[in-house]
Amino acid sequence: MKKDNFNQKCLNKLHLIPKGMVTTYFEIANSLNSKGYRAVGNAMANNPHPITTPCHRVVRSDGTIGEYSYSSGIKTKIKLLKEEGLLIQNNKIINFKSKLFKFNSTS
DNA sequence: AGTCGAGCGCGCA
DNA sequence: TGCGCGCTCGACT
Repeated sequence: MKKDNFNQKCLNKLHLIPKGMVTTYFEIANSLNSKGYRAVGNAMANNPHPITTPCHRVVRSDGTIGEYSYSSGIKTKIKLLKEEGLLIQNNKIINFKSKLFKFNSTS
């Protein structure tokens, strides 16, 4: 299905994120040359492989965790991010800006 | 500074 | 066929 292009691209981008780093839906959507920020989040929610797809490394533009539908919810997402070396407090990433990973979009 | 609405792309009813 | 969603930004108040 070619319609998976967007969806697949979003997931593919996640694989580019190194461990200990995070990105935002905005960066992904922007990297895809699209304005479907919501579509990106939706792609994560409907990702075909939530395990192979580090969707937990994707957070909101404010550094907040946002939501998570995979395991126990945000709890697991935070835990995973913490395990990756990120500082999270009150469901929000502390050094988010320092760990924010950006894609090579015509830098 | 805070609140509201619009916009994207796919999935499901 | 139509609406909602793991969102974001811009504009108005």
